[in-house]
Amino acid sequence: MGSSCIVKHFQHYAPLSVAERELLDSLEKSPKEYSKNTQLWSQGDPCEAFYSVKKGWAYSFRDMEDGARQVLDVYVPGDIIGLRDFGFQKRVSGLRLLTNSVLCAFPKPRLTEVFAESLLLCNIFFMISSRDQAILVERLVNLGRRTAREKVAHFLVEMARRLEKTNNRVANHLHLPLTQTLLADALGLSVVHVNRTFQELKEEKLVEAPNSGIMLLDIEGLQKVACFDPSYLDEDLDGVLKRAAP
Amino acid sequence: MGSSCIVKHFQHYAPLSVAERELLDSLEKSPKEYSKNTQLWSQGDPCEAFYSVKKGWAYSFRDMEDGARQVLDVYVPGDIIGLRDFGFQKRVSGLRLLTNSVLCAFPKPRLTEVFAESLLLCNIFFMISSRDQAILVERLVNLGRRTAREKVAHFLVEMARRLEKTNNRVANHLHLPLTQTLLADALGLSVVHVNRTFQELKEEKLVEAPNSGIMLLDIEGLQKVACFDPSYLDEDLDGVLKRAAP
DNA sequence: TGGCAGAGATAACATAGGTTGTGTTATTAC
DNA sequence: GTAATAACACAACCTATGTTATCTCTGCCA
Repeated sequence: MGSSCIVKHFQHYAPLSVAERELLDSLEKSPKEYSKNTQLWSQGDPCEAFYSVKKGWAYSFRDMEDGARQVLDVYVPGDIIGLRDFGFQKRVSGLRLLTNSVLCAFPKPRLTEVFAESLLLCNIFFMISSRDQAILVERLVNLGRRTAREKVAHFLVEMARRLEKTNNRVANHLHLPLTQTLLADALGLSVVHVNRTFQELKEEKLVEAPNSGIMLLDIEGLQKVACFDPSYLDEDLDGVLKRAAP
Repeated sequence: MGSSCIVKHFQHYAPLSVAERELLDSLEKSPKEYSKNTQLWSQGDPCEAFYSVKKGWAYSFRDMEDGARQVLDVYVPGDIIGLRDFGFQKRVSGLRLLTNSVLCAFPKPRLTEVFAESLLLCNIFFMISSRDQAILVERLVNLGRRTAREKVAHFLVEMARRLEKTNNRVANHLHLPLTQTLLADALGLSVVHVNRTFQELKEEKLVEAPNSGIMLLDIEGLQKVACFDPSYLDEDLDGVLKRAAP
């Protein structure tokens, strides 16, 4: 496939004009491979570029003084990484790869140029940023007001649903390259307790632990456990289109 | 003062051209008064407008099935409310006023028009959205990885620092119109435990409970308790200006 | 003038989740 | 093939925080 990963990402969002495609293509010099566990940047590093994920998984996090770590969000193919730092000189959070990945980088000033050249892309980027916020909000609710059982189930279902959107297919059976430690750090729990909870879900045939990663066996079941309401993942693409490209 | 509250807000961010001022002025028909506890919208309501806060305090929240509530963010004068919902048809969270307030509304489609007409304002709005995200991130860390004592202290210091920015003056002594119930809902704690924690901080002369609201007596002291790092509130206005209006 | 609602304070008791520690595998590195 | 490491499992015990239940105080408004 000749088209860049950013173009691919946005095709999914909207029909792009030739000019807009070229604009997006120009954003990336070339996709680059990175291996598992490489840390793209740390909190406090200067913020110079954004990335789009062509292949692989990543996560953003914050390290605490006492060595604890809070995972903020997990990124899957099609996501854009680093937008959070747009308004800052320094990165607000660190970023690491969960698997071997292919990413496309584009420098920060380019984004402003894109805003200047295409109102549609500008609005789409704003929409993505607002979706990122909605995901953070949901994570906040998860941390503040749910039990460990619900937290774990909710997080897993969110990942499943987000993958469905970018893969464009639904399955009730799904493998995620996550560790229990990552879950713990994302959900504000201890690994031990995540493990306890996981055993519970395992006995109920909702999940499974293959040699590596986590296997979801019954996403609808998990959804029930979590009282999962997917509306926070439903962007209003049509509305944005109507306003930006009438 | 003749100038609209949005203009006032952005003056603080950047020197605006006459055209840009007029553009912002056009965003609002007129400031409007609302009384304490009115609920501007609920989660799921159609998202039609954004607001800027001219006077008073507000907060956004999510209600849970079981009656619990998670407060997501608190807004003070100068803040813009609702940007979070830009990419959605329905509101992601509810909004209520904490005090009698004066707000300025502007309809959603107008924002896209502003993007089209001023690259600088577009970038500033993007910066605000990214700052909102940074605040959510910090709240996430707070919920996931801090003790009740740290949570309360951190939240209070954040409010103090944010007020300083919009008030343009520093004090080591500050009154906030917050209730302990609101703190509890914002921090994922029970009111009882917030109260316990509050007593502790009171004995250490860090805070005080006047007839209504909360009085901060020693912000620096609280800052130490919370290991508060204010960098997540330092937007890079200069960078944005350089990129958007060179 | 009373009484009701919201906010705060406090006590007694209950529990979800944390901590520490010890094994077991599976994977990678030499 | 063995050492080292990372992930997972599970047991025993501990504690921060939740729950329930009073009591007070203030403000409000009928």
